[in-house]
Amino acid sequence: MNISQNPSPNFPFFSDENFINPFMDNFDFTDLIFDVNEGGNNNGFIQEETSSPISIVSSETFTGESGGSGSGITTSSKKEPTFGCKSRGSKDGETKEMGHRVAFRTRSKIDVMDDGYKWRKYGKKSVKNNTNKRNYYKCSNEGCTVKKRVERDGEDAAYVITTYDGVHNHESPSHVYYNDMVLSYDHDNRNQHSLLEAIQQISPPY
DNA sequence: CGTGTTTGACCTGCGC
DNA sequence: GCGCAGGTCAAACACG
Ligand SMILES: [Zn+2]
Repeated sequence: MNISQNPSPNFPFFSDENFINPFMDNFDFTDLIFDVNEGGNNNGFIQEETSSPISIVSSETFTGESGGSGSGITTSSKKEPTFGCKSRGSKDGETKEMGHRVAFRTRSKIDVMDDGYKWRKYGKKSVKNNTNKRNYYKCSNEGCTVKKRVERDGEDAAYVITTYDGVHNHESPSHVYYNDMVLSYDHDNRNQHSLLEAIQQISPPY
């Protein structure tokens, strides 16, 4: 089991300006896919693909520089997906809290990267139209039912689609790192305000 | 000993 | 109603 060997617990990072992430080794941001189960709730960056209820936000792709450090992400504005999904197993129309689905299309050599959360693999399936194996992960924290689906593309494209499902109702186990990183990042006298704001919006969306 | 991975079985929704 | 496809569970095992 060779999981992530890069100590970069910061994956879902959203910044306004070109935020240079000192981490991110072999990680190329390709596409940001947002799935919202609410009609007409998307921003202007959405385009339908394969007639799926998935919205795709194209992002800038920064090729990892030699050395392993130096990747920039230019993310578009994020939004708050609305609830309104149907739950399985429930009889009556009980609206369960589902609908937070975020898919990342990434180009990296590693299957799974450490995003700061502890994921416990609970299943593996192969999809129909490909030899790719789909891995199912779930957050190990109690009360956190966030699921993560990682579909790894074959050698054909070396693309990896990571789909996050749900919202964490707890801070990241490595959240302290974020803080440390932010403080460290303040060295550059950058607009840390933005960063902090982004983090605050990312971490405690509850 | 605890935690996470593995792997097949099982369940459910959907199409025919 | 059955089969397929996708999703989940859980027993056993592997590892620190
Ligand atoms: Zn969680």
